[in-house]
Amino acid sequence: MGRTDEVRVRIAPAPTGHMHLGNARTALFNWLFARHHGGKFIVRIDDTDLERSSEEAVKAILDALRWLGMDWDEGPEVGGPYGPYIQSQRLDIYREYAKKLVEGGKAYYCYCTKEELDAMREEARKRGRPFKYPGKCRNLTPEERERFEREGRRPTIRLNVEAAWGSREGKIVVHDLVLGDVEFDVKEFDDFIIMKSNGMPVYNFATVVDDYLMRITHVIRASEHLSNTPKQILIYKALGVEPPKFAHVPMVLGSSKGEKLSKRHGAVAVEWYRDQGYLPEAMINFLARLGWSYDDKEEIFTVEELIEKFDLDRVGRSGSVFDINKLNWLNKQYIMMMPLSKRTDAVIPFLERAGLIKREEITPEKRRWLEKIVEAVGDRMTTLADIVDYTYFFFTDEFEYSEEGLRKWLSKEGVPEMLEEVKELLAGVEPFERGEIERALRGYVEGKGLKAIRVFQPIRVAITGKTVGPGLFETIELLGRERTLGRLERAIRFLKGRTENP
RNA sequence: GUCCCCAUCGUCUAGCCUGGUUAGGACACGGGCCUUUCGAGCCCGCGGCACGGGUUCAAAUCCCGUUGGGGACGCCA
Repeated sequence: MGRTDEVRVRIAPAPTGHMHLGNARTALFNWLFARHHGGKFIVRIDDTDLERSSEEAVKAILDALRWLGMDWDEGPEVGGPYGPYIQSQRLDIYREYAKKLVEGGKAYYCYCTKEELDAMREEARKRGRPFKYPGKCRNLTPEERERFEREGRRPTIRLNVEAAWGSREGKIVVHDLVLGDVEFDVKEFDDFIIMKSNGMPVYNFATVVDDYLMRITHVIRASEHLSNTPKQILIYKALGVEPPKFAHVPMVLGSSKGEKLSKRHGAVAVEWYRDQGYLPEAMINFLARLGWSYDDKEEIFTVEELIEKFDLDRVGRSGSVFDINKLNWLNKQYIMMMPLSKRTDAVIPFLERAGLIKREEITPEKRRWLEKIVEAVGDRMTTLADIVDYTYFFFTDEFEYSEEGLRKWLSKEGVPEMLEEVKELLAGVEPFERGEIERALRGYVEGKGLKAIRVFQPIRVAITGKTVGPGLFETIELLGRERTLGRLERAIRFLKGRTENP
């Protein structure tokens, strides 16, 4: 088996929906930590809440991890020596450990019903006191137990905190790698439930049993779990085993108000960003910088650099707001760095989804043309999805003149006549490529003594419908002579039609 | 309410441990240059140590308090 000093970390997502950005960030920190230290990254599915867990959610989470490029050494699909890695398949294990604790006097059966508990809670609330389970069932006689059983009551199992800790006094201290030592008074804890009456373990218990059995060395998780940690330490105590090291990383926030990131603040699912055309490299880079920093100048890190540089000592303590502006900037940086061929590959699904191309119809010749179009778009895309807005007119003649284009550039004195002249000019350009096209058009502008913009923009609107886009000469070349002339003709007719029938 | 955590430009952060910086960078924003548009690029600018007390010759940095925000207090995870 592995060296005893081998780093083993895990993420334990609950498959109740999509992969949340906050979870992705936690996963990333764990993954980077494992890779940096040459350890193991483990995925364990925390599906003990049967009601809310689903197969699809498991798949969504694994897909998101894969898309982001985080591979796991042990877990679903890959297995491993400490499996199974799905908690609902480990029920016997939890029951066995819970039973051991009961037998050792560290836990006990509790027959209090939900209703009774609620009543006690309500009572405590009325008197303005915090509710703590009073230990009613701590010392049940066999007869009492039998009576409850006969009544058909299904017991929960509670940890006997005093027995687990060995005293009613003292401080539970969490030696946190990010926050430092954090102390909790044992008195604050009541005998909390570790096994539900339906035989399922409670989060804190399943987590501890699995982390122990899976030889987890470092628990790196969001700081919202800090207050669970003393309870878990109590369970480790009861089990008589050493707890792992803990590191609570700051949460990902949704606004400067400091609230936890949620749907209210925008998209939180990793899948959404993928579908929107964000690159996994950009997401990784962005997520890594949320709560972690390397120095005072570097912003862009490749995955390799992150692995090399990441460690817990440079993780901050305060929460970080998810800022889509910065993500957008990063994403653009990564798109710009992509080699043309790769960028073309990346953009094809988006063109396809918009109904502009069909993958199976891409001949080598069409592929070359596509690459040229992507090249012409250059560094204008923020997300891959932007390709559609920048290029749809290359693929279809079905477009309208934008309001601004019409008003500002086409509806001007002499434009139809000018377009007519440009059309004739372009008809004779040989060869029909950007250099020659530019020379001809600039010659025209100069001959007329016009400002370039007053000629180029109307042409742009006439042939693309838009006021913004790739360079005009490339656009004309890529459109080809026939379509360019056709679109000029169409614009001329359109404009004449308007003046004749206002 | 109780316990716990946090606090540097609007945002991400460096600096804090080991007091002395014009408190640095990046995104965003504003302006300029370049340019056929947009984008990119370049230049300039705006903007911050939550507050109050200490300690000290000197505090973003050390100590105490206040305020603000957040998290946890479930047979959710």
